[in-house]
Amino acid sequence: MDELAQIFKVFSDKNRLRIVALLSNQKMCVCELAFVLGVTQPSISRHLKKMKTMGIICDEQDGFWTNYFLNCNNLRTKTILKHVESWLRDDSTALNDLKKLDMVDRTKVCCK
Amino acid sequence: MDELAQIFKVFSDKNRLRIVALLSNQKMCVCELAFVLGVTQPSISRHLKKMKTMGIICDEQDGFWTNYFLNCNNLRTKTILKHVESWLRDDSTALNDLKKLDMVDRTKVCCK
DNA sequence: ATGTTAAATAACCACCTTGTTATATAGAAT
DNA sequence: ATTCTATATAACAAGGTGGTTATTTAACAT
Repeated sequence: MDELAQIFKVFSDKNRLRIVALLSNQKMCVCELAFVLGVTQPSISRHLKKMKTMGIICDEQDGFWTNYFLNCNNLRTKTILKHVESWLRDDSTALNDLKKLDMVDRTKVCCK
Repeated sequence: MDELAQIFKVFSDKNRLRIVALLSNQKMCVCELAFVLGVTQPSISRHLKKMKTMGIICDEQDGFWTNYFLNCNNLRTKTILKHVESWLRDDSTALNDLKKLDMVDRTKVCCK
């Protein structure tokens, strides 16, 4: 039961939902997410860590960058994740983030 | 999106999940819930208020008591609620609470 | 090896949450 | 009307959350 509560807690933050909606479309690195959400890189890193701990996302190294993407195979979270993705499909904040995403160049957005 | 985050937040507390599991079986008053969960009456009242605000439960007056019960008709929360109920069906904490519930006499459990 | 850069971590702060106790409110009974 | 009791609310303390800035770590490039 504690675990179920924890799973819901991960989904109970708006910025983490925005991350889900973005990763639902494509793999992204930390600084791209920071740029689109308009928060600092450490803040994104901490969100991602929580989501990874709960098995919602995975990561892979890609040269300089670390790509994050949804983990669609987690037995415990898969069901909720699928619902979240569908609920956010026509959410205005999510759609706005996706628009911003189109104009992001990884090599320019990142910190320096 | 804020609303979705809020819905998840309501389900992200263990004691509120225990309340869902209990109300999934029968209507209950505040002091019965306080007795089974082992927390104070004001604490239960506040949990119930949050759940009612989010449309997860309803209440009805019943003489001295106020009965609380699940709201199964809320479009926004119905889906999650159904999943939660099924996930908690064989949860050990939930089963334990239900056993305790069997031995509760409303007229004896309540505060004074 | 050295420098560069993305990401992780640490330290801090403001705010929120959940528990508590104490008190107020409202319905039922006399 | 007064009393009794279930519930709601207020006020407070402890712990958690999410943001920030500063710093460290780790991977790539030269």
